[in-house]
Amino acid sequence: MRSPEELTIAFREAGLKVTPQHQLLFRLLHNNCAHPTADALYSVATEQMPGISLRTVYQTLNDLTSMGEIQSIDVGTGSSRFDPNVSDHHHAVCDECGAVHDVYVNQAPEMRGLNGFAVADARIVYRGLCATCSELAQHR
Amino acid sequence: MRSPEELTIAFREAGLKVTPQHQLLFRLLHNNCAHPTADALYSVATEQMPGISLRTVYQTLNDLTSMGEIQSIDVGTGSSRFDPNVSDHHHAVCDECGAVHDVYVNQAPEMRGLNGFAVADARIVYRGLCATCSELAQHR
DNA sequence: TTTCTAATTTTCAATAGTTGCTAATTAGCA
DNA sequence: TGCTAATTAGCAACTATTGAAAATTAGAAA
Repeated sequence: MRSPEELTIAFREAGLKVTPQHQLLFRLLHNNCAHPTADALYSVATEQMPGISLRTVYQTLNDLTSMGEIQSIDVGTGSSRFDPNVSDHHHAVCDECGAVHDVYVNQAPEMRGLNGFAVADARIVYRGLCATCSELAQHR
Repeated sequence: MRSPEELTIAFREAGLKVTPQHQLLFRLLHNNCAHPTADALYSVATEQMPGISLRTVYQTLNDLTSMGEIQSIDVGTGSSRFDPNVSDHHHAVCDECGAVHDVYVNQAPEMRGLNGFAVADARIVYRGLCATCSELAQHR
């Protein structure tokens, strides 16, 4: 996604208002590679702005998603996660600690067994153990 | 998954009872490539066995999943879908009609950009338009 | 066949995640 | 400075799923 400053301009251009809540979320998402859930963002946001509502967090995330500034991803952990990295990439989820990482592939594999399906997008979710958790597993 | 007859034996061997509800669900799932949700199965089951509860459907699906007879898949459509095909395969979801199809790849691509992650599994979800829906889209 | 008991079913409450609604507030243009 | 449409907060509602508990039942044993 673009910087908080650029988003401020983009929001106004789109006829949206730039509220303190919006700006806080712009900052919390910028360069955030933790793939936070709405609730995780709400927790952090509340520290800096007590009283901000979870509803507003969802609303803003939805707005940013439909503007294409962030993407909503579902890696099967129950709730949606939000990713400011909108480049063409995939995800690796640690089964132990739940961390989600951005990963890349040279090219998504061609699918077989279905004729006439017009593929628009392919998303890959890798599961396994992250470096830290597989280290820990070794020492047991 | 195995046939209803084989599952009947497998259930008894596992110390589980084979109820009419179980048997109905065995039949409804066998050779079912529609990737139904629990609720979809519940609807069909209700026609043949009025009074069966949604809770029982969930319970039985969970039992079958932990026995490895079916797998639970999440293609981002809100609810879990159940797939009696437990071979190594992937899925293609039509953005128009929502249909989910089984697809295969020669091999999952190697992921880049993350060192030390021990991959146990890779799942690919293709999105786009199925043959039928892309046909319809042509004629407009 | 009858008895017994643990597994199962049903019902209903509860939970998590997310969205809908509405009154009150506010950004930002005129 | 005023105005108005956008936004916020708060809460109800909704969907998907699970927990709990009482009633029922499969199926082994007598």
